[in-house]
Amino acid sequence: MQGKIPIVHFSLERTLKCGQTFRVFEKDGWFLYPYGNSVVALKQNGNTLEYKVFGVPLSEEAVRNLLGLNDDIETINNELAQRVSGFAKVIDKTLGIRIMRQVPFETTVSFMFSVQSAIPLIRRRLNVLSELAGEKIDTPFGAFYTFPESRNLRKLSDSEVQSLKLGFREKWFREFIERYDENALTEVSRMPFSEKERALLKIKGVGIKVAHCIMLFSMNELSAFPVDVWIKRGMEELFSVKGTTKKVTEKGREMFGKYAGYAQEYIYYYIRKRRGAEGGT
DNA sequence: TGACAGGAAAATA
DNA sequence: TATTTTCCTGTC
Repeated sequence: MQGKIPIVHFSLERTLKCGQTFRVFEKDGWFLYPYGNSVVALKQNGNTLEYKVFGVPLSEEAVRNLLGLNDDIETINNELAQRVSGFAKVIDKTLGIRIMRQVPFETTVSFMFSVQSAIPLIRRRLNVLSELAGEKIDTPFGAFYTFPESRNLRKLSDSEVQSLKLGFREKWFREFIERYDENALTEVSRMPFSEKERALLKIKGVGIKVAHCIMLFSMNELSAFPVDVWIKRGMEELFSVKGTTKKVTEKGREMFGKYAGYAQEYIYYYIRKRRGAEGGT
């Protein structure tokens, strides 16, 4: 299962490395991304995106949707540049980033694990988890593991859970897999914005930042605006906006409107690149 | 080795 | 309701 997709205004590398996803691997010039019960191999050559799917087949449309290729990026960028003066220069330096449409259950666990943690540590925890309870998929690029299903997460032994080194997050994770499954998160993803936010905030270990990450990266809410330390730095440096996470979240959504999530990714990438953090290219 | 990085929840004012 | 404190693992 493979194909080529013509693309414009798209950077595969920036999209996969801007912090919205953790489990992406690089091999032989390809990016490998476990997605549901598939592994997607992706490679960009200029205006062509080449893909191969292993495990459960995916349509070209599914691959496009996953990578945000159905978003009308010119309209989005014009809207953002028009609403906020001075933002065009940020867009210029971050061109090609798309918001992915990931799996809600996996995204929730991923960002719960991300609390007070740096990206390499988050990635390690998720990879250990997938190797412990995910399905192995063999590809010509090597073997990769799918993100585990909730019923398999519940079978993990205490020592296996402890091997994730979750620290104070461990009790959140245990409670989460006890009380929630894929269907529960799919239900949430069908709610309108405010109800989604409220439902997500009920999950222990999910605060306002994580809730907005889940909505933006896996629940099709392009107006969500996750605020972490990098966004706080960026919003202060670029727009002199400062305050609590809640205040900056509200201000960002108000400033940028229905595509605030795209603005957030641009700011995140822009600031991290400037500070030389991991993930900037 | 001690300072620092990184959000949510509980405690406190 | 707003602010402070506590919680863990890992890097430098």
